[in-house]
Amino acid sequence: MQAVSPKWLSDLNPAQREAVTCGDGPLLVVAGAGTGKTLTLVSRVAYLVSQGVPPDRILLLTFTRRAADEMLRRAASLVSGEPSLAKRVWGGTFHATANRLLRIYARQAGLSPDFTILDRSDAEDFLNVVRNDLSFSSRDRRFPQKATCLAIYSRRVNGAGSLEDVVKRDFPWCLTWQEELKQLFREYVLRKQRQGLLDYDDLLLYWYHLVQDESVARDIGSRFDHILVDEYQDTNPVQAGILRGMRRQNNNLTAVGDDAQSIYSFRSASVRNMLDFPAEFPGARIVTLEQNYRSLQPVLDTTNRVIARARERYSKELWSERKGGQRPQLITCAGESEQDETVIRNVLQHREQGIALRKQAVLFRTASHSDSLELALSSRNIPFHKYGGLRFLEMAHIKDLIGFLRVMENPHDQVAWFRVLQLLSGVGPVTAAAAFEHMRLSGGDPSSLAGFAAPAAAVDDIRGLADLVRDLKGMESDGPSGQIERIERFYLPVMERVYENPAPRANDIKHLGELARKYGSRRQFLDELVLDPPLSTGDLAGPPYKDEDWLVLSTIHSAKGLEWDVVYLIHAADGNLPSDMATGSEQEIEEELRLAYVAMTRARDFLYVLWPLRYYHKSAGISDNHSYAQCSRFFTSEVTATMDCVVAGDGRGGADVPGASAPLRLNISDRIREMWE
DNA sequence: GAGCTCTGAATTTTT
DNA sequence: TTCAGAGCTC
Repeated sequence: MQAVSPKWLSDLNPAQREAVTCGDGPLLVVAGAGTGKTLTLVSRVAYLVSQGVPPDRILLLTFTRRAADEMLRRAASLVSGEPSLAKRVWGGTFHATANRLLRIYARQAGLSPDFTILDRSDAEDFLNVVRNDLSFSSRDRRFPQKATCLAIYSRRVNGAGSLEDVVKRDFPWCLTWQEELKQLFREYVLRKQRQGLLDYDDLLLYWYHLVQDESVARDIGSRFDHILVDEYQDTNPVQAGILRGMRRQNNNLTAVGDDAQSIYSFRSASVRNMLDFPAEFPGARIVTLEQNYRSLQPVLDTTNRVIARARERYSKELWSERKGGQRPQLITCAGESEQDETVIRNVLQHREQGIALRKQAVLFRTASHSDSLELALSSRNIPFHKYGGLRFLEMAHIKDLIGFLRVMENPHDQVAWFRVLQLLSGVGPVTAAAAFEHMRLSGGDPSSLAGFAAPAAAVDDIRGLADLVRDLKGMESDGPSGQIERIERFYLPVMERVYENPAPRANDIKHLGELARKYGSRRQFLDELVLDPPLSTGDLAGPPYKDEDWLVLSTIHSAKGLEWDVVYLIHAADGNLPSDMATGSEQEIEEELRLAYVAMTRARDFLYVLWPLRYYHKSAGISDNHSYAQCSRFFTSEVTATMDCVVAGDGRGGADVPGASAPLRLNISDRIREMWE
């Protein structure tokens, strides 16, 4: 117990302090952008610890692992005498925490503790295999693609209504396929269970069902005196259900979020979770934070007007004591290259004024929007890191290499086996299936591959793979990086045969090996890769030098929760923001509006919104195929009245700016299957 | 049965 | 430009 109020507590504003020192029971903190949400959460962790709550009895659920690490580091610095706090608090994403708990409670959940986790593209591939087996693909080419199938499945299981509701509302063009989809999902679920595979949604579902059981829920829930959840506006109904289940013996739950920044509805996140919090958790206290510490008032004047158009929300008007500064600029550019040039010119100018590149960020709706800027930056030797978009893990050769590790970890993993087997010359789907079946009949032992009677064309490669498996078997206790080296010896020649430009790919594999060195066990490495993949391409280039500087490029989604002195929002043209993929319904457009809001509220001092008037269609093969864009509909005359509207360059582009315990075993697998009966 | 070539279609955000 | 699938050849 702290007798005197520590400085970090008295430095908070009254609303923040109220939230931080709130007693037991449910608490909802409605925190506008830049109102010290993170500081409040960090301080609350520190406060609880200072009140005698053991750190390992606190669960901090965040949106990314990095956010959790950062918060715990800050909390530890507040509480003297608790240097190990950061390591002892349970911190991480819902998915990572689910993984940790399910490994402990695997038996009760009816799972093998050796389950493997499928990332999105694994899940898609798996679904595709099932789809082909049920011959839903060749019969009619209009059957939804694997990615669409997975999206429908995911919406359904994350609590967005019945299959019919989901398809009707979000995928109306798939209505004729409802029966087939149901059959597909039933089979998908069944096979995952047989093979010990969990997709992202399963991690949440198993946790959810685990805590529906009174006694297990009490057991798991009683591990934690307090649960704190960040970014609550981006949780979905299943996650809300998990929290309800986790709070049976006490209701100490702190949720922090901003309904105006809800941008994950495609993951079934629902602002309703936040709006319904008081009903879900009776007796909840609500604290609203409205004083913004991040941005200068002119930036807030603009962003307040942007979000004013949103319909359903907790009302709040952000204000700042940071007066002065320049109004945000809305810059019309003739084309994409002028947009690039304008960004670069401003970036360099601000750097001359003393704002490091790392304190500046370029934000955009979709990952590909920065392609041309990346080229321009490279040609000027301006270093940058890009966040979001195609991940390291999605590259074919990386998936291949991970496939080898996965089959060793879980020999029942059919997707991984098929991937690995079909790399071999002379092995296609049929031989791969035969080899897999052979191993399955031999009790699922990968070593039995040596006894498989391969067709003549495949004999050599199969033997090579069998040798590899034998060697890897002997290296089980070695940690993943040694195993990767052994796999490389087998894989590099294969890769050269299968893919073009093998040199950069070999380089990527080197990086993977380096990354693996940090992990003691193969399972840990595989889990981390799926649950917390390396974010930026820069993360892989080895540890950066302290004084190294780079410009940040990021999708708006990946920029959530971060801030920079200078923010450039590019491609703010209708069709890009809002994305014309998301203008089907009022709700979708409103989410795009919140995206624009999130992007703009990242700015501390300077905000530039740019849009190219001439817009090139990258999809078409012809080089000068372009059309004229319009400024994003979100920049209405009320909004632009608070901005300086300028035309880049010489004005040619001038355009109109429009206004582990009980041996109980639950039948969770059955319940998850029953969804599709 | 494997693996090549040709054709047509689609194309966001992420744990 | 990339990806999936159909159809053809070895």
